[in-house]
Amino acid sequence: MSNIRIHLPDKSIKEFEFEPTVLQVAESIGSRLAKDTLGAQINGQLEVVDLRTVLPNDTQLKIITKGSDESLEVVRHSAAHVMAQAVQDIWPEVKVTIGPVIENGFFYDFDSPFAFTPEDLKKLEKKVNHLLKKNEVVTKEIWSTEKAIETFQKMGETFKVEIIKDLGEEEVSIYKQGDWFDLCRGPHVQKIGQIKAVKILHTAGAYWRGDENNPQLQRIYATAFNSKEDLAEHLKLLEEAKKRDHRKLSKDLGLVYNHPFAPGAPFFTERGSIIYNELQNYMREGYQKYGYHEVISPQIFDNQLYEKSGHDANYKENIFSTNVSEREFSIKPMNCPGHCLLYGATKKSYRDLPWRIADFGRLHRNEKTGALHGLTRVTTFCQDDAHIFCRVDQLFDEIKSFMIFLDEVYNKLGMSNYKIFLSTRPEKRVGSDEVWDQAESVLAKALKNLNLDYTVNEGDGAFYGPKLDIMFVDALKRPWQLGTLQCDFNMPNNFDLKYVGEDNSTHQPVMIHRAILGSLERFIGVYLEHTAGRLPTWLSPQQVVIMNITSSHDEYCRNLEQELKAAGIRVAYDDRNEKLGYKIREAQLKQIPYMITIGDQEVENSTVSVRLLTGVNKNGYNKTDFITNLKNEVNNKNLRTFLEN
RNA sequence: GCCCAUGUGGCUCAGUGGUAGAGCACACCCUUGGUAAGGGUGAGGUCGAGAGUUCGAUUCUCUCCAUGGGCACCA
Repeated sequence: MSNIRIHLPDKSIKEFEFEPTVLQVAESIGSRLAKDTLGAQINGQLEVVDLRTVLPNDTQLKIITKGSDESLEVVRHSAAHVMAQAVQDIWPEVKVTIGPVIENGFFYDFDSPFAFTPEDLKKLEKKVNHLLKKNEVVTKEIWSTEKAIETFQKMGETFKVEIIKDLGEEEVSIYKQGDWFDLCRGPHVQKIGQIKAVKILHTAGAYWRGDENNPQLQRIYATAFNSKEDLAEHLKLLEEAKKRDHRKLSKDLGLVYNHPFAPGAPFFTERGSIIYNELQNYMREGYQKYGYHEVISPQIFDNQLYEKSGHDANYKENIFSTNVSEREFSIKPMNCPGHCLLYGATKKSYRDLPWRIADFGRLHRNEKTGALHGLTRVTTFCQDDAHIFCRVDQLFDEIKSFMIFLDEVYNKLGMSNYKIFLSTRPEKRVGSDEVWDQAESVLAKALKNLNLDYTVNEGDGAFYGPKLDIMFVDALKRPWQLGTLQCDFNMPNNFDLKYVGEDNSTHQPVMIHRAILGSLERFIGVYLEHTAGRLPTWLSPQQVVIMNITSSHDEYCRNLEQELKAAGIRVAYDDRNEKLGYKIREAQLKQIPYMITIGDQEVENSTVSVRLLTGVNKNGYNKTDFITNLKNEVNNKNLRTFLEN
């Protein structure tokens, strides 16, 4: 065999008489590197391959060593095996299925005759740690498919057998650690001891192959890291996320109330409603600016509407409906069909387009009970919904205008970190290929024109048209889908919508469904998590609290309260006979952005002393200036208080 | 809808086969105190709902409801 050349990242080349494995290349460089090698990336690809992979001539090789972020995938993959081994060591009757690496960890699905209890998990974690200490060497073997099927069949591992059969390969790879082995593609560590920290997290039910018609398995979630410190940091992050849970925050801040009589349908309290209405008003300002007209449409329709729109055929189980005098009525799950009726109410000319109508109508969707979640998945909600009816050649400007509108809103709210996804035609679809071509390319063109990066999700579009999904990435780097823009060729057709063109003949408009915040409910939930409840002043239910030091400052405080109220500020005067520290603690917990203390000094000099939520104090601030600056801050909807930067 | 867990005063949680307790919040009293909890007294719960086992159930069993972790769903 001629010389095999392996290219390394520093442009150097290693030559071999044979096709080497990743590990052999590492050994040729140094024993220390070989010891630390956990995998590799080859030919510039992001996928991490096994260190036992045999490399053909002219491979570009980047070795992944312990401690790197890339190595986590290998470590977690192996940790999943260790966990499976531990489970079968403790409970031999449990059968294994699959155990992939996921973001921040891994899981393994087991076919178990019993459900794992929290005590079981503790036992399991102990066993896993014991196996890590044992530090078995991991070896890879190639088996023929027949041998693999026979072996796993004998062991009663029927799910493995099914996987192997479905693979349809002649050979499969098996990874062994001690006497335990599993069918696996890899990659895996050299020795189990290279997994430094494992934490078993929780259990869940999960369907075999994600299909609810299949048997349900027991899933165990866990995670692994390169060091105990990294693990501790991750667990801390989980704690932080828990503290920011909008269900906890919205309860603690008194924004939302839930009652079992209304599952999935939150009450917004007098405090919560302020946030809700402020957001709505803000969107209305945008509608004014971007040429939308707000409409109000019916809540309940004769079900014939949804037969016409197609929702009756495709969405019926989610629609609340009722029979009155033998007539079937449905509570609207979305605004679009109603808007189509409104479009058809008058004859439209091309001069009327684009016709943009916005609707804050309340929607109801009968979600499956297990899907409900806080404010982010509810049965009744309100979208910042609008529909744009336009000509195909107007799509470009409309999409552009939407993205500019959205960017403005997100920046205003301190949410500038977002990603855009363009979903293209799925297999099952309506509309001609020409129209799809045009719509998809115009979406891409508009994004490019605005210099916006986006990711294409091939085949992920709705059956009625391509769409943009906006993923907001919050302060804890978690993605949330909020905004969306969807082109729709279907509904205008179902409702036979027309306009008269310049050529005096009739044409069909395209319909755009779009939302920026998504639903107010979901948005508020996400925004609470993003801000940890510390809202900008203009969105705060209470903007100012005035605290007197003794009752002798009462008059000054009452006057100040009136002046702030007159300036349109949401203020309350805490005149209770309590110590200042006590009042501050309460205001701090309620996240009131401005805490004003009034004592002798302030009364004497006509000033206010301000404490911010950061704990920063500005004493002796001119009272009139304070009111003016605060008013400006609120009117401009500033993100930060005027006293910080 | 499915698997598992949970459900005790407004909130956070303890506890028991013989009908319940703490802290915070609330009410009243004392305290007039400068930046995250001053002190005292008191009121408040048929222990998620229904059925069963039992002499007796908040505690055990079953069903239902709700919530939580996931799965599936999110035309």
